Amino acid sequence: MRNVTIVHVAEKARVSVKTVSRVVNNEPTVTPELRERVQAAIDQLGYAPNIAARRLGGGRSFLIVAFNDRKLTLENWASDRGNNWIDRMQYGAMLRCDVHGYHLLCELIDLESGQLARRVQHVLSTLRPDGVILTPPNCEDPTVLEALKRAQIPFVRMGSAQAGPGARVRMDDQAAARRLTEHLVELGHRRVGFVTGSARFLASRAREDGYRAALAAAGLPVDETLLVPGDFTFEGGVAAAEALLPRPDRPTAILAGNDETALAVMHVARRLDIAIPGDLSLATFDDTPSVRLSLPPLTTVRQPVAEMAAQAVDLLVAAAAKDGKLSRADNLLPFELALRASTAPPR
Amino acid sequence: MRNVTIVHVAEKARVSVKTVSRVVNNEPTVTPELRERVQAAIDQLGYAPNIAARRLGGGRSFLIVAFNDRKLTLENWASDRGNNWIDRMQYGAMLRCDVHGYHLLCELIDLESGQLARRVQHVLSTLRPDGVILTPPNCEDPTVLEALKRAQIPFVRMGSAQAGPGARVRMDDQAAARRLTEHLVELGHRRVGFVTGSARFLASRAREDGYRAALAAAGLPVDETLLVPGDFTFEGGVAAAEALLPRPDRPTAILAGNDETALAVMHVARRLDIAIPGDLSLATFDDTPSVRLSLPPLTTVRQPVAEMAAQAVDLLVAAAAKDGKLSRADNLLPFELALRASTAPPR
DNA sequence: AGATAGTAAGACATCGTTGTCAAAGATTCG
DNA sequence: CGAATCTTTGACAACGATGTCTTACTATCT
Repeated sequence: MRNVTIVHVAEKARVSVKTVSRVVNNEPTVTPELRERVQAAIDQLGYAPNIAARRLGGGRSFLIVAFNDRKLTLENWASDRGNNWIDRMQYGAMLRCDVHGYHLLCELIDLESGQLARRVQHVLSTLRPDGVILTPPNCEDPTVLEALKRAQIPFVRMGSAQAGPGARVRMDDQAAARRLTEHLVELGHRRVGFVTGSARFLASRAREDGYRAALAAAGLPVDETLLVPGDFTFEGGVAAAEALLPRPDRPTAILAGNDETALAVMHVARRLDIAIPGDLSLATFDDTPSVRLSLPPLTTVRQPVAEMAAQAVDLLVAAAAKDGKLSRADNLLPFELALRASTAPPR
Repeated sequence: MRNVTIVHVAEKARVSVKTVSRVVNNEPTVTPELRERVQAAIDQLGYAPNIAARRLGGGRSFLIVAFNDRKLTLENWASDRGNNWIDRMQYGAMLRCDVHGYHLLCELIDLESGQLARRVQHVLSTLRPDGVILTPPNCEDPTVLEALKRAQIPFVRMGSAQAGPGARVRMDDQAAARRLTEHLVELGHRRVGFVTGSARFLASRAREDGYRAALAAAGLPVDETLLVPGDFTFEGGVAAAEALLPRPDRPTAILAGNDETALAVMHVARRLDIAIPGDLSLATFDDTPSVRLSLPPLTTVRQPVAEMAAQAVDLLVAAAAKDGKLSRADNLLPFELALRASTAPPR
């Protein structure tokens, strides 16, 4: 009973293979009676259409490729930094692919490699996916975008603050930073520090804008010396915290560019015997497990990464089912503020 | 220049398509001169063989499927529990697939579903992968194993303490638990508690055996009341800690079944004002990011998950390249002890 | 009733590779 | 030197689905 093909089903149901194909693909022009007979044969034989043959036959590939940044992924998985943005993306995409009968392939690309265009093109032409999901910072790389466009494969850019080709799915980073800053201001903080994110990501810039906007709206001056560059790494966060915390006029609250940075701030604060939230309020972005289980748990903005990925898949599958054309829409998903014990009114 | 196929390459190099195929697959019977000409054509056209056609042509699929437990994955990714075992598996497998020109597909299966056998069979027959990687607890499920065997697809079971079909790649859980316990005993601890792992995983049992063996070897009695069942979750860890820590004769050290359990113990200890490592030493398994960045960082056994996955891929690719037969070997990889600030001599 | 239009089902070519087998050319051997 | 063997290359079928086109039948209209 190995290798059941469409021919076996056709024989068993006493119809042509084309009719079986029609039933499998839910095409309308099949009489209910035949449809039922075919379905019964499919169930009895345990038939599942072969994805390779489907693709070759001129149809869809039922494959979606997610291009992730190699360096980021390495940091994420190899050194266990706990940035699980990519994991959550994958989770959301995978669950949704399952629903549509699709399969998700994760491929790593290295933006700094000289082979970048070649690599992207190679992956696309071996796999010929029905759609591609790009995550930061790939989704803002001109070489990658160009390669995708030339291959004429629909793609969705996730979490990109930049307008451009393909569809977009993201949260409003600026609004999120603004809300977070407002929260601190509402608690009574007047001096709020900000450890900025990596310049490789446009979202970092958007977060900074939100921070500035919130302060401006509250009528508070922006003390430029309270803005310290971070790079999304633990070490960067330590350096930034060491610049901010020993100051006599240190801020009463700090907004960290991401969770890892925040944990670094916590470590430095602990070393300097600065209590959180007693002496210092701390808020951050991303809401990874480390900051939910930390002592104290941190106030964060929860980015709906899985939901974004799910929507990306929906868009791509819909495009593939239709005409392969994808609208260039910009889909904004709502974020969530998780208020936890790390933020409190200043002493 | 879209959709470059083997025919285009053949025309450009003025050879038959079969010869191009030979060059692409590194078959020996091609003269160096022709090989070079063909390679030049491939490079110039940017040709990449279509995976679907390859599979259909009777060859390999260049696909490896990893079956992960749906529930675990959901906990891992959705609720951000920080169990990144699966992530690290994926990371190791993906990097290695890349080297071999393979692609990794992650599929979720639900052991509790009545459709389990059907689901596995369905995935295998649509994708027809060259090999399958099973992670706990799937790798010990008879239904899954049976379905794999029937499909005659080579598979590797990762991290399984159980003998059985297919190849195995794992670390020695018992030895790891033993080493960790020995470390605590060497520090001078005489009363070592153990929050056991989930009974769904045979490895939990092996860890308990290692714990007992270490105590026995040190001539210490096993106080059964110091063995508390956990289930690998934070809540389970809290319950266990609440059973162990308020006791007047509480242990001076605790071995946690996994990192999440350990974090739970930390939270309870903090609440009860029990200092770590001053009043209580704490050691655990897995070495996820949360416990490296926690305060204090925890002593753990580092499981070589990525390396295990890489080896699994190597085994599967080698089998596919040869005759599709996979040896039933049991490959043990060395673990690593990460000694950190959470363990110290008792007061 | 006959012509027309519309619908359901099937025949057949096709996608891009690899496996099989045959042919051509090179080499070895008696 | 001719036959036998080995090596290199190519022709062609096959894989398992879908797209296109055709055919057979049914319903509709005049």
